[in-house]
Amino acid sequence: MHYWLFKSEPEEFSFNDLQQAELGRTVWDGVRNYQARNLMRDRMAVDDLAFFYHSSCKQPSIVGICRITATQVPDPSAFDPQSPYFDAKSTPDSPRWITVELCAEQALNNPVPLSLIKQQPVLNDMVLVRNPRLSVQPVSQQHWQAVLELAGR
DNA sequence: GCCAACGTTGGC
DNA sequence: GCCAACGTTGGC
Repeated sequence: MHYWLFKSEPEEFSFNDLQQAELGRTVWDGVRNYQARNLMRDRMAVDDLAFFYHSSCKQPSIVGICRITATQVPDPSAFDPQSPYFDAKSTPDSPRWITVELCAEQALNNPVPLSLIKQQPVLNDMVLVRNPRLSVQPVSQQHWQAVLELAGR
């Protein structure tokens, strides 16, 4: 069992959008970073839990919890010439971009802002603090629990 | 809007 | 394979 963090700009795709999605699930498409892809492809398992983080907004925050519902999913957007994420080098026979499907588990009653995370010495070595640009991140169990406590659970 | 950090590209 | 140049990300 591992913990993760997915970043998204709420204007593009918010946690609420995930909750509203069909079956509350979505294929996490559009990731075009190898570090992030490798985590999804090589490390994630069904039923792993993940934080959902809103970036590039007024108060960047962890806003919800989601769960991995499927792994080893070829990213369909890479095959779509109309998609901004199209990649001619990724084919159905040899997909370059492998992702996961995830579902909304629950929204946090008290979202945890990045500014608060940065005030916690225990959380100073979260990837979110160290490398905020990585769009899919591992979260240690210790960090997972510390964030949940900040969220009031 | 600024700017630092990071990732990717491409010439050599 | 190195590294400079460039583009992107994302907090502030």
